[in-house]
Amino acid sequence: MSKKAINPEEMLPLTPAAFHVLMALADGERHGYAIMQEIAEHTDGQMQMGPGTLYGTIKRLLEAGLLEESDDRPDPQLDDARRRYYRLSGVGQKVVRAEAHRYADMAAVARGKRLIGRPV
Amino acid sequence: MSKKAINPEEMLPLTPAAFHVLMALADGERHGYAIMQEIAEHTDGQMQMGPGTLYGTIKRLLEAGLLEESDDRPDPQLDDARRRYYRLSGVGQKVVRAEAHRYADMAAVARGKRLIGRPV
DNA sequence: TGCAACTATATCCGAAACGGATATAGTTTA
DNA sequence: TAAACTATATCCGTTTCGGATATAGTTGCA
Repeated sequence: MSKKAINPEEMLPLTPAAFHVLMALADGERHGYAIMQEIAEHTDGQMQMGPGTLYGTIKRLLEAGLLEESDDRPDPQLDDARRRYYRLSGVGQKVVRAEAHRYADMAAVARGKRLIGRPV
Repeated sequence: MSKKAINPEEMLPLTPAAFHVLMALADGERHGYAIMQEIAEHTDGQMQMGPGTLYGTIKRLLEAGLLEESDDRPDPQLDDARRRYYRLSGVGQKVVRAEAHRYADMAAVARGKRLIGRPV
């Protein structure tokens, strides 16, 4: 009864698009359009992900088992029937953590090469 | 007489492969094979870039004007006639700095979401 | 000396990912 | 009630990836 023991390190590096989507879901479930907005927000508008990239990426992440679609809906007053909510799977959480570490490691290398300054 | 004012921010995000190659050249010129080794080293063996990705990426970066081929050769005793040396162009330096910042920023966002700890 | 391992570059090509365009339609706001 | 915004979805040409394969010079060592 193996759990298919996927090693998260082996699916790195993620594409930037995939990492942004996983990051947007790291602190709770969201629907597609909200993911798009969260990405724009946490990149200060630098990254404007269009629908082609967003929904294509979501589809691939679902197939890879990093995302799950959620069935629970918020209060009907706040809801919109069109929305589809997504959350990180267990593997998805491990992968986004590992990729975040990779980003921090690369930033450290960049600091060693004096490309950027010390973190605030 | 405009200098073609390319905005480095607009060519982000880079693909992970492209970023690794630029990072490997950030502290001086190197030939292809040495780039491959430097990437393996600064990622602790996590990233093993094969020749297909390496030379394809170099070709694209040359075409994009982020890399230049260098003519000056080291001491003939240390040299290998087969080698081709590359260095960052002016734009390449700006782009790798901007992308390194993006990595540091994403790492900071990941810290805010408690995916990773404080940097050492 | 001979040969294996390593160094070094290059191309091919199927697969994966990107991303702008387009479509559809419900919701909110002025 | 019309415009702007919210929300998801697919299409499809372009770009990128990356394993495989090819070629050949260099180094180490038995």
